[in-house]
Amino acid sequence: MSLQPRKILVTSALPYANGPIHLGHMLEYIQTDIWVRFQKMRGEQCTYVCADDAHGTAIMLKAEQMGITPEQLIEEVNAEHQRDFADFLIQFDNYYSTHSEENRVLSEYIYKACRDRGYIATREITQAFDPEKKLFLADRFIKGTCPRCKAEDQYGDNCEACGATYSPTELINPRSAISGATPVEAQSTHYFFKLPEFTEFLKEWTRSGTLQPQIANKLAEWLDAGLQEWDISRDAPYFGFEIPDAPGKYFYVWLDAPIGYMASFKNLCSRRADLNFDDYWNANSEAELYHFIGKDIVNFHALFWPALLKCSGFRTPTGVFAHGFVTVNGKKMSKSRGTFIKARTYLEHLDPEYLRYYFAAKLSADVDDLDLNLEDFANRVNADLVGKLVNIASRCAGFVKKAGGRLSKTCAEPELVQRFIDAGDTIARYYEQREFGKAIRDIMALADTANQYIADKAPWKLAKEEGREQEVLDICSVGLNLFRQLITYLAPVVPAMAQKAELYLNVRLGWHERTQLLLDHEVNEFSPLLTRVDMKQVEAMVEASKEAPAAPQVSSELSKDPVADEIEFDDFAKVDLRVVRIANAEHVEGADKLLRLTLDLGGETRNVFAGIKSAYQPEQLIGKLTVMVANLKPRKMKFGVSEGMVLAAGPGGKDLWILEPHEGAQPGMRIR
RNA sequence: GGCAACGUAGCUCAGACGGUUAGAGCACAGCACUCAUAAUGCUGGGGUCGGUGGUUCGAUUCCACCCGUUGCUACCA
Repeated sequence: MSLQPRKILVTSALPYANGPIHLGHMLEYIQTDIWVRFQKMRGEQCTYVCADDAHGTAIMLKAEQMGITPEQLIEEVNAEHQRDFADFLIQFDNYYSTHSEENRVLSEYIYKACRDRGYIATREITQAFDPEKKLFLADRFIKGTCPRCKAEDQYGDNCEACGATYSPTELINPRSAISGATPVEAQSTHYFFKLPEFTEFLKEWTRSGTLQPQIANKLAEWLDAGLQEWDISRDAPYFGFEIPDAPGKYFYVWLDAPIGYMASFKNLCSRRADLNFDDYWNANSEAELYHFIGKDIVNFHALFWPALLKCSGFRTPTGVFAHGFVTVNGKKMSKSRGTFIKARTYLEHLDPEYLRYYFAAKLSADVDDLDLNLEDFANRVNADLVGKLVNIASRCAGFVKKAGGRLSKTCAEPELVQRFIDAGDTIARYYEQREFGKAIRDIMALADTANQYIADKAPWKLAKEEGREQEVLDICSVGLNLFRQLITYLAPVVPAMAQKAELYLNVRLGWHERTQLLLDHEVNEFSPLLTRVDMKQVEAMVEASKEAPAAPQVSSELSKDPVADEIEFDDFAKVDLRVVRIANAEHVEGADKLLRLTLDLGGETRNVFAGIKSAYQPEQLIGKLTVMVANLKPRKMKFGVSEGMVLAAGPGGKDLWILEPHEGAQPGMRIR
């Protein structure tokens, strides 16, 4: 044990405050929470802060859509997020919001520090602008047809169908995803952070052990290609902080988001006498600072963020740890497959510790994606946690109770127990390195050893023999001491289960305290520590997560021309529709759009002018059956009287299609 | 398109600074046991380590290319 506890500040990425937490998010919070609980259990001064990321265009629009203010929206979402996290046993020391006074003050401070040192530039940029909403449009808010593969409804930066990347100006038929208006180009002054000035600093920083090598490789791409100045301003209207010396300009959400880490900590310091903000954030701070993030946001955390901190005179992170994405059954989470599982939906069906364990068992310090295979999940949790681990306590508890509920005065297998205690050092190293999977493997191997020991000693046989009660108690006392070691090692992963074990074992579980064996020690009544996962619960969760495929897009025919007002049956009955044969079709001299049709109703013929010249040649139509409105009042036209109408669909021009009845219909038949 | 990471038994994953028969858990089969939430113990079958080519005495491990998956590509967060 170190004499002076380490001072460690840990963060998870800030979830965006416009939607619910899902299992993809949970990987990160579970990973971080396990690491933090481990540190706390070891007696370090470890502080875990987080917050909602509450700014940006998306939140402004979402609030508007819901008819509430952004402040109301982020407050509701914040409460929902905190409930989800609490129920997953994520133990934040503080959970705050980037829309806070502390964050405003810090953001302004950092901005001013950078500006005063000459690291802020301004220049005019040209950007797409929504003339209806009076809003500058990020690439993401422009949609149109992909210039390469012609897929419709693609975003302004890349095509999800063919993977092409382009600029929004290259889109065919670009339109604002917000109003549908055609974007125009507009000029605006933007504020930039002079990131290139920090190239040398970042080249060294990214290779100084702060990052995983895979991540440093990825960032080398940016560094080698040459950094660009980072655009940190956005124009009004925007939900965020106004830039102090620039009315109508706001800090881009990614500027104040990481500062939100500091703000959340600052907010906590105001309530905690043992924490001092400057101790953790001063340039010469000796405290450790770690950010746990997803692999998709490394540039913000490992380039922009350290440069900003460096520039404004704060310390930089000790480490930025990226993890991969969660897939479900080997595929990306999908709403239609029911694998886009919200944290709340999971909680309604399953115990959070199942997932905490499963994630832990599969986590490493690498950035690989992690697959939540639901069948493997159920098997693994049942086999490891219930079958192996809890089973040790469960199979010993009965014998110990019969013997009076008090463990043996001496340890019958000191070497075995010592082996378990010693294994804790390796396991601690794995936890520290975020190699949770390796830690779990070691723990489960020990659980196997414990079960083997009990099977080998077979106390149930001795129990049937007269006068061997002490031996039985000795064996089971060893079993429970082994169990105590295992549940101690697993406590950061399954804190609720560990708490129940504490209750049964009648001892406080601690990493250092574990070396003190439980001898001549009274235990309490045993009750099941964890129940098995039932695959039916998993299936119910998937079923509850299924969502119907996305509603028809904005561009659908129906949305362009919605269904007309309801009518009575009598209104419909007034319209006399008849099957007719096109007896003749011909061009009309002098008419641009009309064809003259002679329609045979089966005994009667009609002369009808139809505006379909742009789509049909007369000879294509002769002899075909179609449908006409037979009782339409005749209308005098330039070229003669039209005695009815044929039915056709389509926007016009070449895109026009007349109706044709199925085979068998005869001219003159009425359509009902 | 470019770049980065990854691709090992039915499933989920270890591992190999290149070197005798490539490991674990789950699943599966057989046996044993019955203390335990049908839990546990023992035994066993199962892999041309994504593909092709190269370096080497020797490659699944190194290199090149290809295929597949995921991510990034700076004014979505």
